[in-house]
Amino acid sequence: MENIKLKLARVEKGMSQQNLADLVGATRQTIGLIEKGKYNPSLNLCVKIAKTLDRTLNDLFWYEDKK
Amino acid sequence: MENIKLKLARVEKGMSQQNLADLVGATRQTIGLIEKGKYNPSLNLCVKIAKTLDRTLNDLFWYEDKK
DNA sequence: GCTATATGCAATATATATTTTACATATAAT
DNA sequence: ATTATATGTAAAATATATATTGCATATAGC
Repeated sequence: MENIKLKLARVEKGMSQQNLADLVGATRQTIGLIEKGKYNPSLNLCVKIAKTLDRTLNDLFWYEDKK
Repeated sequence: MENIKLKLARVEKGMSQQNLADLVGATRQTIGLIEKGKYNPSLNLCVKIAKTLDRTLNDLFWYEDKK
């Protein structure tokens, strides 16, 4: 499923996928695929993304109803 | 650095590394290395571990002072 | 002493995240 | 019409997470 929380947080910051990718040291493809829910990113990357967007892991990657 | 929060949460549940590994579908080596801070685990594995230990991502994998 | 459990460590193999490169479409501005 | 930005997608290459197997030590109980 798509990671809508990540996409929203990025857009709220006025960043493009490329902007975020540059800041966290990844590629825009990686960011795009994470937002699309087609990647299972590493913890380190998740942490970098969260810090860059001034959010926490829970804010962006935690879903209460997840099995 | 070691992930002391994960280790504590596991021990508090009375689980061995092997127990936790079985419950999340990983090996005890993987759990041990994550606790030792020598692995950069995938988000999915982090989520499974957190759910199994009745914690959240932030509880086990988020450090406020992390860069 | 012996056995079982828990953990650490290392080498090799496998699965998969991520990069690289490329091409595509849509939109906005000039 | 053209240029630039933003995004989606895909194939191949590379990096790395994870599994597998094996051996080691320490501890607790019998």
